[in-house]
Amino acid sequence: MGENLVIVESPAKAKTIEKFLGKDYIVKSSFGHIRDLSKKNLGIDVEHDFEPNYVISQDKKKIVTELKAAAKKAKIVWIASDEDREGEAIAWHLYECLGLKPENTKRIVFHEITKTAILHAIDNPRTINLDLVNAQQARRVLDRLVGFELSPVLWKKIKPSLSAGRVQSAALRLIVDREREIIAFKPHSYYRIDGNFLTDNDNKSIKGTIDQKIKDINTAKKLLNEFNGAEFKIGKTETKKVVKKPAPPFTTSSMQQEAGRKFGFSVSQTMSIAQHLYESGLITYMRTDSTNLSKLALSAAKETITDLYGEKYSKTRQYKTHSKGAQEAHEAIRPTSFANIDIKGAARDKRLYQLIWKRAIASQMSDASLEKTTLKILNNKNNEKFTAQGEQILFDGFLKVYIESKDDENNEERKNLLPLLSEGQNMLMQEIRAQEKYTQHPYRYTEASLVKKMEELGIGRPSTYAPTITTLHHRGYIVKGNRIGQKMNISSLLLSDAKLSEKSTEEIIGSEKGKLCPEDIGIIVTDYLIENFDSVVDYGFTAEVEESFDTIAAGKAPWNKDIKDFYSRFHKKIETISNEKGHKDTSRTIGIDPKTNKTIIARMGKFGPLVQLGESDDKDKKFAALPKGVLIENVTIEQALQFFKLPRILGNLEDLPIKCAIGRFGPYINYNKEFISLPKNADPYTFTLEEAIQLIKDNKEKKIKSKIKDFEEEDIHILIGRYGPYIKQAKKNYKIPKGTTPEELTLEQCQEIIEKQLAKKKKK
DNA sequence: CAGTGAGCGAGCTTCCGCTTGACTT
Repeated sequence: MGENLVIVESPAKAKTIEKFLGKDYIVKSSFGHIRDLSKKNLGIDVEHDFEPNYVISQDKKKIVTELKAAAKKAKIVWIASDEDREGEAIAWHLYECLGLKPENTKRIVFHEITKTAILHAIDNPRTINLDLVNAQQARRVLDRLVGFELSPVLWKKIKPSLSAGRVQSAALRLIVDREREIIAFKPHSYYRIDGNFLTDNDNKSIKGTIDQKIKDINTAKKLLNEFNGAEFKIGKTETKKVVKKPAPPFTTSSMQQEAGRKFGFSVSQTMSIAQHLYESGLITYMRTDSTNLSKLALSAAKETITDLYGEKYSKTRQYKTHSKGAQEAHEAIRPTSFANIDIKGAARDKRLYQLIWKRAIASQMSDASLEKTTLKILNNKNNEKFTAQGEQILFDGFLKVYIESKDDENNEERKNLLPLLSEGQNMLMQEIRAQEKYTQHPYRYTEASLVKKMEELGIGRPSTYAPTITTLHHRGYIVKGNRIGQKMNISSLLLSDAKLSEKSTEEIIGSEKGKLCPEDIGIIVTDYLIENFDSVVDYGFTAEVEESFDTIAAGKAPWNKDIKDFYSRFHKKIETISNEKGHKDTSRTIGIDPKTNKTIIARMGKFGPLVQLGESDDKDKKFAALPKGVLIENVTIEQALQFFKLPRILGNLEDLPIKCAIGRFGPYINYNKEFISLPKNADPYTFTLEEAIQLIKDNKEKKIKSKIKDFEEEDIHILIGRYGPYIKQAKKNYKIPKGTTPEELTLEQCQEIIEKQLAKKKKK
């Protein structure tokens, strides 16, 4: 027993494989990489051919000891890490760390977790591919050099704790570039003309739109006046057959996109749900760039589809992976058993599982065929044509199961079936509308659409998409938030009952929710990197170095040659720039205050972005923090002058002043040493004394209501908050343990609870 | 847990890709 030790990367995989292999095999997992470059200094000896200094990662020491012991007992050790660059490196590190010997070590690979695939792998072992390992070392060393030399420059020149790297800086740049496009975008208005028509004999109704955008209201008026009293009839009708193909089964990236679009999951939410499904044995591995399905999966899908929908709905397909730098070590994401149409568990688990099921099943279903009809409505007064489009499904095919969502939010109209109409048939006009529209700025990225873009550019890997976005958040480079659009005047014309009427309304145009917006510090860092390290933050940098890694992997170049070339130039620049004195200047002059004639600038301050009235040597200079959503880049002088109006003294209550301002948590009033947030949607610039007095009164009542008990002498209070009762001491809150009645707590018990929770915190 | 915007300085921060839990809310 246990003559063979098989090592894989993932414990869930180990469990499955052990079942296939029987009692002569013990299967263990390495939990990914076991060694990494030392964090002391660079972990690389740049003077001596970039010799890496590897150390066993702290959290892997226990596993390495266990694996060592198991390897000692085994006759043959089978290293079955993934078949890609990283997997090969894991194999090599295992070989080195566990002190394995060539005669009893075998390297095996398989792309799908099926018994046949694994047995086939065991029959065809090979040795570790050192060229591939070297390509990984080059990748690792390059990333370390870039990250650990660039970041300290940022600490020195901009702010401590910032970071830069090959992947995160390119991803950040995408977001910043997009924001710039949006800032530069000037919306212009146009008019769209729609009409409702009826057949003159049997009341079939049809809606049509004039193809071209009408450039101004006068042209629109002229047209509508011409339509008044015009005769309408059906023009040419065109029909064509369209074939729709299903999308390939999920990769990490496409799954993140669809779960985001369909359910609003964040990419890390999606990944943690998928991890759970994977560990429960319900789906295949969730970090993959492959759209490939195993033969077993293909025939299982066919069977399920035939069972559920009939044979004509089945069409077996194998998809090619198109994304840059794909390594295809795994299958696409699919259910392990297509017969599991539904699963038990939490609602979000179910939703993601069903999405994966549908997508994988649909990918093996027949094309849908549709008939698209385009119809024109002509008139006798001018050459403008109204177009109506309809769609009819002839055979639904995969559409029975799955329809892919789009990022484009302007998917206003569902195309319906058009009534049967013949050319030349007369139509009655019911009404015609001209509506003012505005051109839209480009969309900000969502987490998922950013991942899509990164994948297209080959930046990052399935295992790092979600963590990279988290890093950008943690550094304060970006926020996921809502942006309110611009208030715009919308005019519209209506022609109905032979009368033309005009209306004007105000609408907010271009609002976005849950999108990735850069923060000032993100813009500053990006600008600084572009200014000084253009080649590293270039979108093509990764593609360029990947080429070099491919050459190494093919055994055509030593792994450190290109690194040496790169580093000599890169490090020189790092040195010169570090020796230059001073910080990066973040200030932007936005104008002159008409009242004082002083300059107003926007810049980065110690506590964040601000506007400043008066030069730095001005003793009476004033500051105001920029509110959320306003950037140094686009703050206007009008906004700045407004910001300087705070704090305002609203007046006095019982001889004490009431102050109104905006703080870290939004607008507030300050009265008698107490801070009270303004109600939602209240405007701190117009908030009145009366409203403030009412707010103070309400707050007092709320406080009395929320109070359960006080131990004044120790400053301990038992209160009711949003999440139920809690204990408060010296501005800190403590949970009350379950099963305790808050009203009955004694001072001693409270102190005990506080001490316990403090001790727990300290431990951490 | 909210108002700030001085200056000095010790000691720390940081990368990307593989993997999971162990955390908190």
